[in-house]
Amino acid sequence: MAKRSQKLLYDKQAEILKALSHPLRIAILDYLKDGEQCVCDIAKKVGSERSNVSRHLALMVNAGVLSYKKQGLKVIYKLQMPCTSKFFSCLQACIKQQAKETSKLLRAI
Amino acid sequence: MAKRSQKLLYDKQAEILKALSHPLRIAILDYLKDGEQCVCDIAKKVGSERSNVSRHLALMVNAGVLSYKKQGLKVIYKLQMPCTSKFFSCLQACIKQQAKETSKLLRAI
DNA sequence: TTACTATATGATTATATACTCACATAATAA
DNA sequence: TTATTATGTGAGTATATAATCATATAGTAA
Repeated sequence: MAKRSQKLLYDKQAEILKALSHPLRIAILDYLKDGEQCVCDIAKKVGSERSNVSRHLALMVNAGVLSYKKQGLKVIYKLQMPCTSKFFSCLQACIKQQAKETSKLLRAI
Repeated sequence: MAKRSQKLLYDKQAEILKALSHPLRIAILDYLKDGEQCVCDIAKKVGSERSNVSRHLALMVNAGVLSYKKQGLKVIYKLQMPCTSKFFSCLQACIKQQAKETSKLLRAI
């Protein structure tokens, strides 16, 4: 691959990962994996101010991770990247393995 | 899962994702997937100051993504999370799909 | 010992991020 | 029309992040 497009790919990957790397946003994504929801319910679920949640949602829409539609007064957000859940399963498997290594280490002390 | 440990899991996931979400760090990980390397060579490869690279490496070690060993004057870094490469393949597949959707949209205009 | 090399770190600066509060906008109902 | 509700956004603040330069540390060789 050309150096230039390699750089662009790194930037794009970083952009998406950045959009995913916040506890609140991960909680939102975890909630949305079971179906689309309005800002109101999302805020209630994750336990944060609506205005704050609204900003996090906008950020993820910008990165292409979420999409939304208006429905009367409400705005409904849903997962846009189809592989999001596979992605998080992979991450969780990594964490599980990390934890195993750590406990193995602890037992060896 | 208990709410408390759920929160901890979100935090841990965010910590790891954050450690991965920078173009330079992604370039480093991409280089290291072919084998361990010293700071010197990593810096040359990714085209950044050694001191800067050193900080990015330390950050990833803290998150458990990398590990290192000393070898004479050099410090050798290598991938610690075995699933890192699978993880990035998944991400790249997502990006590819996003790009396809975009170009489909463009053709429709 | 001194000189050289690889790496790490303190200090500084610039920029980005997250959160809160107040207010603006837009859809709906009375 | 006015009132109510859901959402978004501007302003301000606090904190985090990234990069650079100078300096410190530690291993090696002469």
